[in-house]
Amino acid sequence: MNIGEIARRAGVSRSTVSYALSGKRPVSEDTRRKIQRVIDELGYRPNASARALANGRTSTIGLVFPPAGNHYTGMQLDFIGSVAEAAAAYDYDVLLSPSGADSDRSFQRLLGERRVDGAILMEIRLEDDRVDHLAELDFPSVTIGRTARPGGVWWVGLDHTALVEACVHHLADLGHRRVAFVNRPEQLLRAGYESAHRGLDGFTKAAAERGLTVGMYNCGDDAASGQTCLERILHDDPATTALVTLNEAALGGLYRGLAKAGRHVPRDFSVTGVVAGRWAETVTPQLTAADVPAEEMGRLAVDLLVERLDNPHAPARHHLLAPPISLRASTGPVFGTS
Amino acid sequence: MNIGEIARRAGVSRSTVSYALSGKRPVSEDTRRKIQRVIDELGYRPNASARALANGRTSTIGLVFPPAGNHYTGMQLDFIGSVAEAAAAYDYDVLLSPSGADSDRSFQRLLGERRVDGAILMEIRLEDDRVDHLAELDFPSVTIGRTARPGGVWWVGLDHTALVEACVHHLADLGHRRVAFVNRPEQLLRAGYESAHRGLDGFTKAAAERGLTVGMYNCGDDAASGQTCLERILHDDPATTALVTLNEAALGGLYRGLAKAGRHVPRDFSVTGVVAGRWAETVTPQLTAADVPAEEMGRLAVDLLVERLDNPHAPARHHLLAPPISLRASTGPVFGTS
DNA sequence: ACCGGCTGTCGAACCGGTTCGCGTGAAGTG
DNA sequence: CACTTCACGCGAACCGGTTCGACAGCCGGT
Repeated sequence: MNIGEIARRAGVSRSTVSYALSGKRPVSEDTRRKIQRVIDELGYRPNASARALANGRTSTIGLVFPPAGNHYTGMQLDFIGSVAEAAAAYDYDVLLSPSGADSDRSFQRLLGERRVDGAILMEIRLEDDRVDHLAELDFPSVTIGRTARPGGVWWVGLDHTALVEACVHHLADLGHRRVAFVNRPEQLLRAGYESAHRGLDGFTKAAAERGLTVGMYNCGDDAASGQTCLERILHDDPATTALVTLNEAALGGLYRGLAKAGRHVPRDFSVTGVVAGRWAETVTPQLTAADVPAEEMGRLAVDLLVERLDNPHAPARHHLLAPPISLRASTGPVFGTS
Repeated sequence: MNIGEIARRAGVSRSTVSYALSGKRPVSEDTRRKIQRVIDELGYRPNASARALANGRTSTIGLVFPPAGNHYTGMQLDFIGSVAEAAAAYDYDVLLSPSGADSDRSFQRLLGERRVDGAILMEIRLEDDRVDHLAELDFPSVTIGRTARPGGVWWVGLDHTALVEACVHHLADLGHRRVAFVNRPEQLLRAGYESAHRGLDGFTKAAAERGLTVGMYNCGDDAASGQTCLERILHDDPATTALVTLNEAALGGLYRGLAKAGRHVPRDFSVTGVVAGRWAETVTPQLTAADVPAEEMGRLAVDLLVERLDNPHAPARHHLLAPPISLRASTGPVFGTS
């Protein structure tokens, strides 16, 4: 069931079959039909490896995400899903590559062995050797997130700084004066994860602007850590009346900690942050938050990558998203304020 | 940077380079070193497409999951993550294919174009044309979930029937007599999704055995639907004191509905079901549930597939998992019972 | 000195497509 | 009727690996 067999049965040469299929040269209506009939009968489909070898394109894009030995957050996984579907719409397949560094075996496979035409990188760090490496090679890629100096790189990112600032201003407007910040795990912050750093910057800046008293915390990506973290917050400053979080996975634990401490949300305590909309609606009361548009970001990343693949010399493009805060039910005025 | 270039620079033939790399024929220590040095200098890696074409293996496995136009549940996404990592450990890449039917373009690409050596299928239906098709072709594949007649198929599955039965018995033991069942959306039930059907069977059977009064509900995969569903349950039979759910995504909404109705969990109302452990620990009170071992299942599926690929004529194998119920905090005796 | 076997290497064929240059027969033109 | 033009199809080369058969050179044995 290869192209030679089709050619033989249709009584034409291999090249004619190829042209009939690709349309890159005219083929008479007559022979085209003859060929098509044989193909339909045998259910022939051209071998992807052979095609890739011949024309140098695999029609596959790589999706590089960090190996999670730990577990995945809902956001990461939403990206994967949306990238796969957006790519399918462009007739690209998606190859998963769990690699954190450019020296990973998995990463080397993608690039060195030319398994993919381009790549989408997730979980970007401010200084990211994978991104630098790809830029150096001029390898078509798009990052979800941006490094410290994203010039010349194609990316789609979230303006964590602005989003967290908006959260802080929202709380300050409601009268909150003592506010805690619940960040991702310290290990990720130290590794230089973009969202953790930019979010922290936004928090620091806005809190200073509004003259707030703050506490800053790193919190593990799970419910138990969230609960522990909340206990620490109230222990350090029992007068805290609100928190901002980037940590989706800890959210349930934070709520639990508040309930255990007898703080009613939003009457006694306000909670907000940057979280995927789906999760914000899961907790009770529903979370007032800047909703991470994970699906849109995945789609945009694919759009950009395809554009770059079609047009290798186009100048770098990017999308910086800053969705508005969705007012739900987890924030309110400080007790005693009107 | 191809094998010919390496050969030229090392002063040997292309076949010698190939043998030096694969070890399939002896090569003198001397020339091996010469070749290795050139390879290291140039950072050469053999082209995956060429290799796949020559030896007929792509070192890639396909992961087929339904296109989610709707959104993904936490479980599905956990599978994807764990499959990718387990595959990497075996030096396989994972190709994502969002397809629901064997006629999907995406599905045809995987098989017809020989992009993968084998496939793992998720979200199995009791009658599943994809599975039938693969079995007919004797294409190496493993399903996560099992069809109505899984003989001859390789699979790893969850014993939903037994798990839901265990949940019902747990509730009955606590004295509950009026129990509701919250299933996945009706659309999925009608499509024949395995978990929805087998779970329902288990519920029906166990409830009959214990002489319980039951209500059965289909519920959308999101928090809002969960809340609505709970309102319906209490409207239909206000004396209901417990529910069993398969619907992870609705869980937050069910809890919210209970809170709105003034039912305290677990004092006035018990909740249990089949849910990934991570989610069970997110809600407050933490859910007593049969924890879906999504990571383990993904890993086992890859193990089976690799075994099948290494050994094409081995008889079909499978793993049926039935994790015990984890007692947490969402169930308790009926009010008035001791 | 001759033969057999072993080791290490080479050349050629092959995997299944794509693409380029050329030939052929029919149609169009003066 | 000879001459260009064009549409159509063919063969060969190529993409970058793998693998098979052959063979050269060296060894030890008789």
